Amino acid sequence: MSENESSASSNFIRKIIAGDLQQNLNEGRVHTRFPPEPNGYLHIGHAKSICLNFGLAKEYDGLCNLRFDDTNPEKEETEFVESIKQDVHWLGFDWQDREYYASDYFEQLYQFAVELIKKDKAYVDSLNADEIREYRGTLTQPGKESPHRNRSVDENLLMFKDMRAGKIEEGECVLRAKIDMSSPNINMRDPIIYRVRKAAHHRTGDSWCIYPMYDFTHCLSDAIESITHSVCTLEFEDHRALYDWVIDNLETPSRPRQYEFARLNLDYTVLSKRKLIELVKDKYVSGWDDPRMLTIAGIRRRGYTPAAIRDFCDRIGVTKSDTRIDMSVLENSLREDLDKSAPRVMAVLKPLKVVIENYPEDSEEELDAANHPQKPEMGTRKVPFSRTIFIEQDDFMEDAPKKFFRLAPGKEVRLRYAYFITCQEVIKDEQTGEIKELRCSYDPATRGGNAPDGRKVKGTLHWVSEKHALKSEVRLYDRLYTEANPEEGGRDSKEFLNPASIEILKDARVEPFLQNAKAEDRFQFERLGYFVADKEDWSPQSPVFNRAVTLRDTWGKLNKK
RNA sequence: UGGGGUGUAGCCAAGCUGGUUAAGGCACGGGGUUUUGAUCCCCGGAUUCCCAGGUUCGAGUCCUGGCACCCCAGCCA
Repeated sequence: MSENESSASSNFIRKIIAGDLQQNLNEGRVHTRFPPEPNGYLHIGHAKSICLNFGLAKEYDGLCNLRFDDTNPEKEETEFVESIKQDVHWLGFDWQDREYYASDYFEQLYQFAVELIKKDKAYVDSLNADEIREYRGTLTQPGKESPHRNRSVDENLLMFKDMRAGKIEEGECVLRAKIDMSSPNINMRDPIIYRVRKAAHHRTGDSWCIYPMYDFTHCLSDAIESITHSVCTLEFEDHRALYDWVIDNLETPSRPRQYEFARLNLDYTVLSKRKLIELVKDKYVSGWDDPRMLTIAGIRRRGYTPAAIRDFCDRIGVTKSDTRIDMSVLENSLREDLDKSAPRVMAVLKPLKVVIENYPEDSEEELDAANHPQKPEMGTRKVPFSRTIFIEQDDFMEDAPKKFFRLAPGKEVRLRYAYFITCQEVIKDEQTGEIKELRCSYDPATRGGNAPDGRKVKGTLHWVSEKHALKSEVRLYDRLYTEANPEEGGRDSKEFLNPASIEILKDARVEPFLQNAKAEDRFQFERLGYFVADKEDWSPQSPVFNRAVTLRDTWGKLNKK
C-alpha cells in the first residue's frame, strides 16, 4: 500500500480505541478481525469493513485476523473461502499466519457449552421450531418459558452429549441459553446456541452433527483470539447484550468488546448477499465477477484498482447513521487514481471512416504521442497515420450547434498528435441516409498538431489509422439498476434492472500500441474514459477491453439539459 | 402499544468536556489554463445544525417534550 494515501479521518471507533489505549486497557493491544462467512463473494461493503479492521490494526500498531465464520455447514463452501482470501490480498491487506476458522474452535465451543450447562445457564429444549417461535412471544409481548427449561443439569449434560453423538435428529432438540424469556430484547429470550445439523461441513466433514449458532460462536471466537475490538455492523447492535452475557458467564481467556458501525449502501446497486446470490444463480449477470457487480471480483474485472477502493473507503467515513453513498464518490476515487497512473492511448469505439483526399495514396508515417501529457517521464510512443482513418461517430455532426467543437461540414479540427483536417464532403447511403464516410482535406503544415500560422482550432479528436488499427471488442458498462434504491419499500429489485447496463461493441478499433497489453492493464482511452484489458477474455489475437469509468463529461452533461 | 439505534447543505461527513466567521470530500454553478469539452487552478453555497420549548452572557453541542427514519420475533450470519 502506498504510504502517501491520506490517513482516514477521525471516527467514533478510533476515539474509543484512543480512549482505551489511554487507560491501558488490553495491555495496550489493539487486535481486530475480519470475520466473513464463506457463503458468497466479498463485495464493496465488505471492503469497508476490511479497510476499517485492517486499517485500525495498522494505525495502532496492532493485528488483524482473518477469521471465517463457518458455523452453518449448509451454506458454506471452500470456493468461497478461496475467493475471500484472494480478494482480501488483492485489496492490499495481509493477515500473515492468522488465518482462523470458527470451525477450528468447535471442540472448545462444545466445552464452553458444557460449562454453561453445568452452571445451570443452558438447557436442552425439546420444543420444535414452531413451538419455540410461539413461546418466544412478539416484539410487544413477553415470551413464555419452555416446559423443558428446568431440566436438571445432569439430564441436560446427558442430552447434549446425545445430541453430539448423533442420537438426536434435526429439529428434535436444541441447546438454549437460560436467560430471560420476558426480556424486551428478543435476543435474550433464551437464545438457541446449538442446533443439530446432519450435514457435512466444508472443513470438519462429518465429525460434527451439532453446530453452534453465531451469537455463541462469534464472541467466544473473539475471546479465544484475544480480539480487543470486535467491530461489526449495526444490525448486531441488539446482539451486544448477548455477546456480553456469554462472555460474562464463561471463563474466557480474554474480554473483547463489540462495536457497531453502519454498513455501506450505494446508489443504483444492491449489496445484500442474498440479492447478489440471486443475480448470479438466476443468471442476471455472467457470474460473481461480472463487471457490473459490486463484488470485489466484479469491480476488479471492471478495472478498479485496490488503491481506488481503499481511497473510497477512507472518504465515506465510519458512523452509525445509515446512509447511501452516491456512485460518483466511488467513480471519483477511481478517476483520481487512474488519472495519475494510466497511460493514455487512442481508441475509436464507434468508427466513422474518414478519407483524407489530399494525403498521398500509399503513404504513411509515424507520429509521436505522449503516454501521459502531464508526466513526460512516462515516455512517448509512435502512432501510425495514413490516408484513411477512423474517428468517433459522436465527433461528427452534420447540423452542428454553435457549441459543438468537433467536426462538421466545412469545419476544421485537430487530429490529436497529427494534423488539422477540414471536412469537405459527407458521403451517405442513398437509401438510408446513414453517414458512410467523410472526405476531408488536411494541412501538411500542421503536422504534430500545431499550425505555424498560429491559427487555432476548437476541437481535438482522437483517431486511429484504418489499416494499422487493431480490431477490438469493447464492453461498456452502466449502473445495474435504474432506481437509486431498488430495494426501497420492499419492492422486487429485479423490476429495476437496467436493460442497458452492458453494451458490447464488436467493431471498436484501438491503436496498435495496445497489441502488447496484458490482462488487467489499464489505460485511458483519450476523451472516452478508463479501460482495462479484460482479466478473463483478453488475448493479443482478440483484444477485449472493459470500460471502468468514463471521463468527466461536461459536454455530455450540457447536452442532456 | 416493546427494545435497540440514527437525525449537521443534493449525497457523505468533521465539529474534544457549550464560547470568535459550522472543517473537508463528492455532486452542482461560475471563471482561468489546456493539442483529452479530461486533468489542473481559482471562486461560490448551511444566518443555520429534525421540530418545539427551556437552561445560559452564550447551545449543533446541556435539559424537557415531540417528529421522522432504520434494525430486531431464523434451529442464518
